[in-house]
Amino acid sequence: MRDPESTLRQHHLPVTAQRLAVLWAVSHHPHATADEITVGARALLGTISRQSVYNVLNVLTDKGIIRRIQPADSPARYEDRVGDNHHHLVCRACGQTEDVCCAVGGAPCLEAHDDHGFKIDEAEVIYWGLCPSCQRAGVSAAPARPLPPHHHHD
Amino acid sequence: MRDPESTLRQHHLPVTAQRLAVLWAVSHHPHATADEITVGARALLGTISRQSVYNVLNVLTDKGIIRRIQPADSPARYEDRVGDNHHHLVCRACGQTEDVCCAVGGAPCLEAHDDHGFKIDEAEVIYWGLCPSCQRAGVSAAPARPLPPHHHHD
DNA sequence: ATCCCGATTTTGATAAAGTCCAAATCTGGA
DNA sequence: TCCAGATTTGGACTTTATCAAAATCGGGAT
Repeated sequence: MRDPESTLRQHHLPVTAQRLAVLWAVSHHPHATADEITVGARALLGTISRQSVYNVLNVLTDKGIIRRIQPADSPARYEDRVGDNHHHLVCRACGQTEDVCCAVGGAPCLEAHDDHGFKIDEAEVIYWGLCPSCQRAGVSAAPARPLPPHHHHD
Repeated sequence: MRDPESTLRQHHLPVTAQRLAVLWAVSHHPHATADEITVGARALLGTISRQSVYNVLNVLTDKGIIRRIQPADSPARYEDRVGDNHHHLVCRACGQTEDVCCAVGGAPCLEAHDDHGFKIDEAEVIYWGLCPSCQRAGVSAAPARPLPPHHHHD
């Protein structure tokens, strides 16, 4: 995200301090949750309501300025990197999320063998596993409900 | 699911009316939500608590007797079909879900190009699109939040 | 066939994530 | 500078699911 302000103008969105702060937080904390983004935005603004963070994230997502990912057993996460169709690698224990490049070939990347008449617009891929840190910590199996994170990635 | 009762015994689970009813409902309503399964189970039992449905679904999922899928913007759904690694096709508008066979080759089916040191145990694929019925109904874009279903598949 | 312990079910409270609504405030064009 | 419409805010509310404690049930031992 080179210039958040002109990005907003390009999309005909009024420029507000809240939008700039959320956009900054998303850029600097890839795969952060709404709560984490709120913390990041408050570090810049001093104050922003929880509802505004959701409002901004929804507008930016609708405009395609950011991308929302919603892995199972996790609140939604947001990222800056849009326009390609990369996928994600998610730790079952702590939720750490990494980008991985497209699984197979070019942009459409995957095709269903039988589309059942659906008009498919996206193939979403999530690789599930254990991150190096959770492997070392001896977490052996996927918990039914996620463990409290034992490390953070800010 | 040939014989729900012996399936339970094979997994050393006491046989209860609630478990049989939930298992039956899952078998007969593939990709149903907990609420839909509750309705199905009550059709057999007359009464079952919401908590028991969750209890049973959790036990069955933990034992690998059923599989839980958790698409974005949808409550969890459950299915009978386990042991293969098929994927899913989900309608953005109404949530209708279909099985699709594995995207690429055999069982592992997909490999991340860079595993970032993760120990990967599953590649989950969801194809997103519009089902034939929603296409006909003129739903044009993916709603931020799902529309109320305009058809059901029981 | 009956008893009993531990597992299961039930009821009700609670949690997490996010949305809805109306009032107050701000943005940006005129 | 002013104003209409968009944005932000605070609070209530919804949905999905879990937690906890009390009541009940299943099934092996007697």
